[in-house]
Amino acid sequence: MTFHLDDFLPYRLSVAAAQISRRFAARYAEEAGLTIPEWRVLAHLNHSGTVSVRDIHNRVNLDKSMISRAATRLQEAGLVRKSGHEADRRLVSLELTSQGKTLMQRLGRIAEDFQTELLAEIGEDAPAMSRVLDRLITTQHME
Amino acid sequence: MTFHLDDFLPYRLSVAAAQISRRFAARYAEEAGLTIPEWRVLAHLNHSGTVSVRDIHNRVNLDKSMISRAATRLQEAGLVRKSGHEADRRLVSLELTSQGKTLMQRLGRIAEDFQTELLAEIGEDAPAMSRVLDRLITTQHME
DNA sequence: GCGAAATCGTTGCGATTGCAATGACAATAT
DNA sequence: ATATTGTCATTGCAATCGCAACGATTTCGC
Repeated sequence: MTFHLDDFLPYRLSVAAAQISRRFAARYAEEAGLTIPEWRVLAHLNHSGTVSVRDIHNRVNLDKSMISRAATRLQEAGLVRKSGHEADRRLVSLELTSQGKTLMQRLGRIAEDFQTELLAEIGEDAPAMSRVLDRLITTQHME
Repeated sequence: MTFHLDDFLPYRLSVAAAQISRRFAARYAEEAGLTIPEWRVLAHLNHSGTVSVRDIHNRVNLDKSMISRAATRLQEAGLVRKSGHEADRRLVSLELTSQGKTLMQRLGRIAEDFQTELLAEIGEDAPAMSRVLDRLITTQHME
């Protein structure tokens, strides 16, 4: 039997993820013109308070350079404050401004609404799906 | 309660997909130096015979330009043959050369092995996962 | 304490990407 | 038949991305 791309899990996962990301990006594009890296940085800052670029890099699966640039843009937009870390002067401390917090409250609601819709679409298999994602993501394949 | 990125389905899906794609790309990079678009074009040609750029575009979730460029590179590598369509001269007919078929036989095996490993990692939730992907992918959200 | 190695954020740069425009051809309407 | 509209693949271009320096700092080894 010949190989069939449509049955190939990595491919299907990739297509699904791209479609979902696109749908969600359309939602928050109406609210604020953010790129995906910007959205991720904002969202991470929202629940983790003050952190460094490296912290976000490790948690959020984004290249350092993207985070750095996203943070600069967000600062220019008045959503994020960048400042030097007290003890270690190599580090940059990132945190939301009050304006950034206000925006994230709205975006957080939008995100949760979207997820609710999504879970409804997915239906009863949602918990299994969630378990799979946990297993795939935490499986750090050291080489 | 504050929004948490780690619990957000689109984000987790995106991270999982990127990681899996990366793992798989490492596998076939050893076998042949292919980019992801090249791999997809090859894989699609493998099971669908002779088709046009547009056909692949519709089936494989890739921009026309990427397919066009991938096809050119694959032709230069001797894996794909490009020729004008008989009846409609706007179309370009793409098909694997015998060399391309030979390569895809090896790659198909690699892909299937990888998928088998992946399914083992996923475990009993695999069927549910598969159903979810079906539902997400086929849900073409017309706007 | 001092030099070497590691870490952090930024920047440069080549490669990749997605979108829009183009040119070639086909289908449709009049 | 001709003109208009639509479709197809390619190309150009701007934006994005990821990797690899790089300077600034800190940590480690001795």
